[in-house]
Amino acid sequence: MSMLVKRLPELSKIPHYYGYRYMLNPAVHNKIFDKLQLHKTYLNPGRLKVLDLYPGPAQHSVIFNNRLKPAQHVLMDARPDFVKHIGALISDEEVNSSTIELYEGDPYDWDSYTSMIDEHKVLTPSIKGLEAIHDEFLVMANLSGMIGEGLFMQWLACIGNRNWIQRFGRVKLLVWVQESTAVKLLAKPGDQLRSKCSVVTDAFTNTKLIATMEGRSPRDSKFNSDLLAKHEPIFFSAKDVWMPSGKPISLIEVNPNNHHVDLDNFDYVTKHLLILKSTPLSSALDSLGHGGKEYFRSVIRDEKLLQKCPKDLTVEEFMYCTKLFDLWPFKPDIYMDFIDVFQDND
Amino acid sequence: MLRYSSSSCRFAVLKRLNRQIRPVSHTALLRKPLNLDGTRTQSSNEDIGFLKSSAVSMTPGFNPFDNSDAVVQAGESRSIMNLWSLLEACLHSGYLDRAFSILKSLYGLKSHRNSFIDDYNKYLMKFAEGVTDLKVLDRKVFHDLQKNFPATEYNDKTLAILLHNALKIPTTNESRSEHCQTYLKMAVSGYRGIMSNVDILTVENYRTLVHDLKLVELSYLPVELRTLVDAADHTTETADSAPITPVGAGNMSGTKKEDTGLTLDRDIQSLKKDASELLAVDTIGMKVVRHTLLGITLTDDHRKQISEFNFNSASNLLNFEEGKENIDFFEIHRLLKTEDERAAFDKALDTFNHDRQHQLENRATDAAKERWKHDFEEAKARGDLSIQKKLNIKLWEWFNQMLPLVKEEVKRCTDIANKAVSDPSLSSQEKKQNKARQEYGPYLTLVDPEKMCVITILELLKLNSTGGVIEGMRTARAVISVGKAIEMEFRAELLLKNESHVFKDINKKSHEFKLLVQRARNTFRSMKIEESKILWPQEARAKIGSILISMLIHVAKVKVEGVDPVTSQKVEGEAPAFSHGYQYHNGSKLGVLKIHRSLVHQLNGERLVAAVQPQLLPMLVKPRPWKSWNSGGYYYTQSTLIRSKDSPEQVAYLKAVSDASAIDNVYRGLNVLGETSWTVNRKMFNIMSHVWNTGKPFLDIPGNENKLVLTPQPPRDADPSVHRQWKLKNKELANEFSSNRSARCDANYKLEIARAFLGERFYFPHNLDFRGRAYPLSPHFNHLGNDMSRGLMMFWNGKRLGSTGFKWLKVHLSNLFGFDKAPLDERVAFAESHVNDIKDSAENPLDGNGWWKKADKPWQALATCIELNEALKMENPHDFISHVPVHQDGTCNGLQHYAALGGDVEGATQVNLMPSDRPQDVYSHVAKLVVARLERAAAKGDEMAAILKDKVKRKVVKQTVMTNVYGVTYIGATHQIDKQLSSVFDDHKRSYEMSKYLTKHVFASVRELFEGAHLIQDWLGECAKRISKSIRLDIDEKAFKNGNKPDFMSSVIWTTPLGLPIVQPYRENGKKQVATNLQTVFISDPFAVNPINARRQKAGFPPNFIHSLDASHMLLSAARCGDYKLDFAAVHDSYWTHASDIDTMNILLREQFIKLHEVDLIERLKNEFDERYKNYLQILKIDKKSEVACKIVTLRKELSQKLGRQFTLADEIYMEKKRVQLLESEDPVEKANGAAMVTTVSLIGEAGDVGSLEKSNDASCIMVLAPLSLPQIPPKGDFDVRELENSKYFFS
DNA sequence: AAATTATCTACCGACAATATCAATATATATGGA
DNA sequence: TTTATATATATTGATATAAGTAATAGATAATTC
Repeated sequence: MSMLVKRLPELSKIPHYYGYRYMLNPAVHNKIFDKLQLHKTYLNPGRLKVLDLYPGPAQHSVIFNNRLKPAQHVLMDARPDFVKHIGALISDEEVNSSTIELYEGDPYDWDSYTSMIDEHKVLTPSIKGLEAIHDEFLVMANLSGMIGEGLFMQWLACIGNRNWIQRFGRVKLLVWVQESTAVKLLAKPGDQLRSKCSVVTDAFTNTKLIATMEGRSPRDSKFNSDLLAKHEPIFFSAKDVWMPSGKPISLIEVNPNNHHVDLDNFDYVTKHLLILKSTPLSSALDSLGHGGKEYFRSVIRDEKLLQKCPKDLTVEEFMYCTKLFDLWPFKPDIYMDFIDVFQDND
Repeated sequence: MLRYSSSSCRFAVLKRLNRQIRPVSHTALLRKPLNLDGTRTQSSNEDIGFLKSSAVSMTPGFNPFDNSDAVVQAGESRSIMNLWSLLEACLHSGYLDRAFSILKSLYGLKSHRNSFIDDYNKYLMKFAEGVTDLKVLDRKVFHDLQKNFPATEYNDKTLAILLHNALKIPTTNESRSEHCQTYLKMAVSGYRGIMSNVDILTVENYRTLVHDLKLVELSYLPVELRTLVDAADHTTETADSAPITPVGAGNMSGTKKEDTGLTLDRDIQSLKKDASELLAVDTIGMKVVRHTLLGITLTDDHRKQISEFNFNSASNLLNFEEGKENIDFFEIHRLLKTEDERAAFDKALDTFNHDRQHQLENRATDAAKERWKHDFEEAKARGDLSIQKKLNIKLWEWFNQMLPLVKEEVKRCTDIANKAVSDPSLSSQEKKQNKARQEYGPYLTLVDPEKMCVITILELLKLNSTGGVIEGMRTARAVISVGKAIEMEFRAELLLKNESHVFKDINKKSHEFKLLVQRARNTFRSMKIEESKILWPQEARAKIGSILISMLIHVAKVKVEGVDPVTSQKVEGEAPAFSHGYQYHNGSKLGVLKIHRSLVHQLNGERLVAAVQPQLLPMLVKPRPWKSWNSGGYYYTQSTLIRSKDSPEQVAYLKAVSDASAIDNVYRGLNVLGETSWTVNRKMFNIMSHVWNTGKPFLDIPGNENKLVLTPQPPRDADPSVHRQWKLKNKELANEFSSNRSARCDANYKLEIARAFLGERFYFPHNLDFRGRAYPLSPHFNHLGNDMSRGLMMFWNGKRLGSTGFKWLKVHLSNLFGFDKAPLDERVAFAESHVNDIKDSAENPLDGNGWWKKADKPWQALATCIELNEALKMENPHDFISHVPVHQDGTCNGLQHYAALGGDVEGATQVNLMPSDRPQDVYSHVAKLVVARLERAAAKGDEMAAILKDKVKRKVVKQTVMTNVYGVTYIGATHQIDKQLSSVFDDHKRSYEMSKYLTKHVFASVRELFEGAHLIQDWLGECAKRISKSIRLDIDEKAFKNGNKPDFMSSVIWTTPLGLPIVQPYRENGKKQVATNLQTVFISDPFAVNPINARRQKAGFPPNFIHSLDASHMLLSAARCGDYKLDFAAVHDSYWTHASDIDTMNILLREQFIKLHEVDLIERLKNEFDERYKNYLQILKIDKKSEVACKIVTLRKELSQKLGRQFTLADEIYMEKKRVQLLESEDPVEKANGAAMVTTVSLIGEAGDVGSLEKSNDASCIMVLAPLSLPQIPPKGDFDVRELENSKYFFS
């Protein structure tokens, strides 16, 4: 493992790559691994398959591989410099793992997964039911780059839809994201940053903050203090992170749950209500469609609920609104809810 | 502009500009032998506007923002406008106290002091209305001017106001006379000065002063009024008609004779009013417009006039076909036999149309309301109040429900404005609301609530499905549109009021006198309307717009159907017709106002193309001639000469040169364009309307698609890429649907407007874009429109073809077919070879073999076929009276100007500046050059070249060559070429590779061909870049807020040959959020002065400069054609006139092009820049180790020590400013001090050749300030522009 | 002071993000002299 | 009555929003460490 550190100066030659940052302290990785208690989920490592997306320097891959001893561990990356680096890394005898392999493909591209899984059958996860977290498949990813947030949001939608790799079951995700993204995702009702994605996260997953970067002055984290108390994340230093410059990052653990959500209506209702996140429902509901205010006022008996603001609502309350919305005879066409971009041809 | 010395005068500037800088080279001497003889020199020295105008805009005293202190002005010009509009609003709403306090604020703005008296006068006028005692008024004025505003002096208008009130307020005759005498004695510039205020004094006032009190001689009155005042006196005394010469005889003297022929009495056949004729052909859409347009013909007064004419002159020709359409004036006119008859007819039509125009611009909203009411009452009478109500009935109901709300709100606003003290018992929310009311209240109380309701409803319907919203509109657009419409209405009423004022208290005695007044009104309309320069702030517009809209949302309901998801039963209910919400686009929120689907369907079904802006239709009378920067065009709808994109800077320049009457040539040209009379080509209209009614797609008319059907959603667990495809597909469908819808809508507008103008004579008022190109003011239907619009219209006047006209008509047809690259006789031959096709097309346009549809411009081709066919049917085709405009287009006009500027001989040849037997086709030529290059490269073994060399056709390079003039970038051109090549290569990647490669060669070829032109293009770009990165000495400190680099504020400004000052408006957009009732909207404040957008300044300047030249050429040609009484129209670089006049026009336009380019425009531009931007600074990077650099570093250190802090760039600039001020001082001591001063800039100046020190890449640089210097003008080629006099194909 | 990241990509006519909250600026009130 | 401080309110600024980067890639300006 020491050679990994040796490799660092070499890595610094790789040009900045759209904001990606990687934790490169083995000790921290080990601490993280301990905290995750993965063996409780993956009782039979011999059947475990791991998909490692945007592994970059792949230090964590090696560590996790050594400790988890999965049956198969596929690293997917397409960035030439990292591909080269990983190629060298896995052939290095010091790494000493026969289970790590590289699949050259862009994790951003949906086709990369279909071709890897369905076409080339490089990785073939088993299909599991929805009653528990998938116990033979783990996905790790580093989405700390600037496209990362967008991609994660799409993955979240995939959890809802149960497509992409979530079609194999409730597959656990370990994802490095920018701190700001983690803050958004983990915002609770009443938080300033409570937004659609945090509602969705609540609805579809059980997500935990595993590790996060220390602020310049200790404990000035953007995270809510209750949240920190609850999740007790590992704090690490910015010095352990490469690239040295960039935005702070956090590691989250995403455990998809067995949800039963009316997806499209839920999406529409949350999206629209959270635009007026500090406006009482009694007014905010009017923005759902023609006559929204009148309808919802007639069906919501709970005056206290009507006085609440969208940002204070729990997932259950959003679900309740969704249900009412669905029952609304004059509800608007939710599939026409987009702007037709102005573009002239020729 | 800095005001360094008070003594500098325009003269000096003028001299500087006029000096010959570029030495006349030997070649130039050879090229222009005529320069040596007097005649030529004279012609090139003749100023067509530039010299005078540029001198005005560069006089040191002139500042685009009307004051000397640039730091204050940016803030003040904005607050002045806000205060003005608020003052105006308060005055009209009668909030005098508040108005007075605004007045005080205005007085507080020093920069505004000079024109403050005008504001005071406005206030005084209103104040006086409520005064019943002259003494009170006197005291008030005295007190105000002495105590409240001591720095202000009254002017003649103040006196006119006092005079007017002295005559109005009841008092004894002695006292009245005494007062009047006092005021008259106080005159600032004589009695005439006072008397010229026709917006204050009324005809009756004048009459009293002249005839009763005998204080003023008739000759002191404005000339237009004398007859009328005299007549007023006669009629009051005798009540009998004395023979009266018409007022405004100046422009009507030629037709006086007919006047007497048309005596105004007797035998007035009162024609039956028949409303149904208007509806007969009506598809319910456009009723509002149609009613507005056609309804006015119904008044008996109008019919009377027509019938009088009919009765006296041509009774057998006038034929009202009952129950059909409006009177076909065109047909009547066409069939008239003599010129005299025509003139008489024209005159009658003119009088009639003046009235209609007046109605058109003023009564639009009323007309709409009447329509709704009518439909409602009709339905009620029938007992038909079914659930699916007709649209108009709904609208009428909404209107009626909305009205009380609006009235209530207006009342609240008035209460608050009057009370001023807020009740402490109110809740905080109410307090907030009242506060808001204080802000928008004054604006909301200006226009009749009824009108506001109608406007709101119409605007919202009009905006249906705009802005990319599927069933609705963007809120921001909606609130501003409503606000703007209210403002427009207010302004129209204001203009109307002003106009009527002078005639206000006349006792209308006789018919003759009424007519006289009528005539006087008409002359007055074009004479003396003082346009307001006040604009409401966007914020105010948005606010009142949102208030009104939210009230409409509140009341407007529609019946809706839905399905209960539980019971699956059909449910009926009522829902708001409009709903406010949001949609996301790329993560940004967008406020939308949705229209309920049932209403959208109804709108589609009824094909209501709600209210075309009735104020902005083509005009029935000649537009008001342009006289100043904001006076011209429509009569009651304010329009400005230039559509400045919210750029107060250009307006300021424009005002200055306009006031100095330096741009009269621009006005002349524009007025010629406006005077061209048009009519709808009825045959074409009938064909198109037939096609339209089938609802099927035809040529560029899209078919009628009912509703948007989206594809069904894929299964939940389908791959994300499938979901993505689905979304994409839906967006595409929606896009297609809405672009189809808007295209159909657009065509509908065109047809409906054309229908309304069938048989009418109409005109297009024009104004200019910021570069001086002319555009018709009326949207939708104008000659700049697509082929369809163009095919729909033709000249009102017909002219006999003659032999050349016949020839040109054939050429025109050939051109429309795209067969325009052959010599003229071949084009004639082309037309002649298709005689049978022409006949078939003309006679069976839809059922025949449709030859015309194959044309490039099928509709116009068809119109031409019809004319040609008619002509051919005649015994002598030359006798045919032709109406179709024939076009002469410049071949690549931009390149023509470039070639003339750059003097490229080869380039000039290729764009037909050189005489030639055949027209040259520059695109083919470039293609040839490219192929040659490729062949050479292929010979050297370049594979790509070998593959490409036989694939390069004219079409491949055309777009790129064309857009090259507009500064297309390498990457942009690659895309264009890729579009062409993508059909050749199946692999995208490969085709892109090839395109990249080919683009390089195309660029190189174009550059080779137009070398001089490109050097100029580069030079222009470089100048623009440096200017937009230059620093004014009096730069705002705030510009330094982000670091040591200031925000750059100077835009590129130049003066066109005609004297029009152009200011490139490209600045960073300074939009801000503004809170309204519904949501906040994100809008730009037009008075904010934002930093320059250097990139756009640079990229835009070369094309803009060229466009300003072609605009000048067009306006000059227009004016010339006007001199020759040609009907002239133009689409930038395509000039139109009658077939028979083409030869004349061709001579004139060549003459004007030569005249334009005889002066070395580039050199003159450089002089202008040098002058305008002298003392501006630029930031340079120079070698650290150079001598100057060392000196500067030392100086900086010194100064830094003295100051005890970092010596900043701002300090350096300030210091240099001081130095320049001292240097330009009158005082010799100061001057010497200035000369002795050493600044970082002066050090650079001493160093001389700065260019050699410039270093950009190296680390061993320091940043220094240097005087702005522009690059040297590139050398010019040998082409002599006068060659084109004989170039047949220059325009063809 | 170098390197990463964002923007724009042919001109004009032309047509537009918004809600919320923290932080600052300004106005008003209060208090003390 | 006048000036200084505290509080209230207005204005300004920052940030999040949604969720394929439209099919394409290079130059240049802006920003950041």
